[in-house]
Amino acid sequence: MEFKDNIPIYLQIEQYLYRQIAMGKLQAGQKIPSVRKLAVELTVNVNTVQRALQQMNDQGILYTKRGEGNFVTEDTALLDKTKQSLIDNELDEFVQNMTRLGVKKENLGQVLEEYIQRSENKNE
Amino acid sequence: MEFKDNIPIYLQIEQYLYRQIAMGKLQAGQKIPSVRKLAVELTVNVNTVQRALQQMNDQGILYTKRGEGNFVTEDTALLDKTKQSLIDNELDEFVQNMTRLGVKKENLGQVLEEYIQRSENKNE
DNA sequence: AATACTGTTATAGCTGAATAATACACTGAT
DNA sequence: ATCAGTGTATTATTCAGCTATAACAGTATT
Repeated sequence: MEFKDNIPIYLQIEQYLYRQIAMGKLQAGQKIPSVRKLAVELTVNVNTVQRALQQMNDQGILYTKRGEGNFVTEDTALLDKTKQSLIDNELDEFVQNMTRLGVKKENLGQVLEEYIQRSENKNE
Repeated sequence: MEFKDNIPIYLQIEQYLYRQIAMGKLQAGQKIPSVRKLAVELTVNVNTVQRALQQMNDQGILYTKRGEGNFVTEDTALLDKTKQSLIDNELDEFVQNMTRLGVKKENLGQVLEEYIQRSENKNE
């Protein structure tokens, strides 16, 4: 996997796993790949994977069965809440960043629409 | 100034200056604060400021008169292009991130609208 | 010439992120 | 009991980012 420079890899791994969960590719109770498999898949050190998983463990999104593996929580309420937070945070940051670039809230919708129009034209 | 952890400070300084330019608070040809003043303002080391400015220099957004200071380029075409890029990059990332969270392009507009509605209600 | 601004460069030291390598500990199947 | 697959922990090493401090170099004003 390719990682951005300038952002710690373990955070990007977290983000990657969160997205898998948000997309439903990893579901409640499901086992995730072992730390060693992930390390190989992501071409990253085991310790780095471990660090990401520990955090998600602390956050309650994953739980660990020693000797067996890591599993997505079965707390579906927490999962739903987490998914919503991911999206809200994205929206938050977007609005804030655009505001800081001088784009006003009331124009955001139109700017976004125009952008999507443009990007669709490129693909045609 | 407060900086996010996990993103190099010199990049955040760049971002800060780019925003000042995008907002028109720093205009073509205008002198920007000296490295030492910036260092104090931003509570950061001179070398860190220097690093940010060097990059912007390389990118042509600033030019340096040794002994006098740093100035915003007078190439207004470049400035306009830069402003547009900042916004486009923001849009790019937003669409990409939301897609990775399972929100489809065709729903983005509505999701954004709803979010803005929600945030406006909070302020009332 | 002196002073007070500018930008520039260099050194040494600290911290966090990441790696490699190794070992330990637990679980489940053979 | 053994083995293969899990998570966990330790150590040593490298590197990037940042700081503090100091020195050097150019410009403008006095």
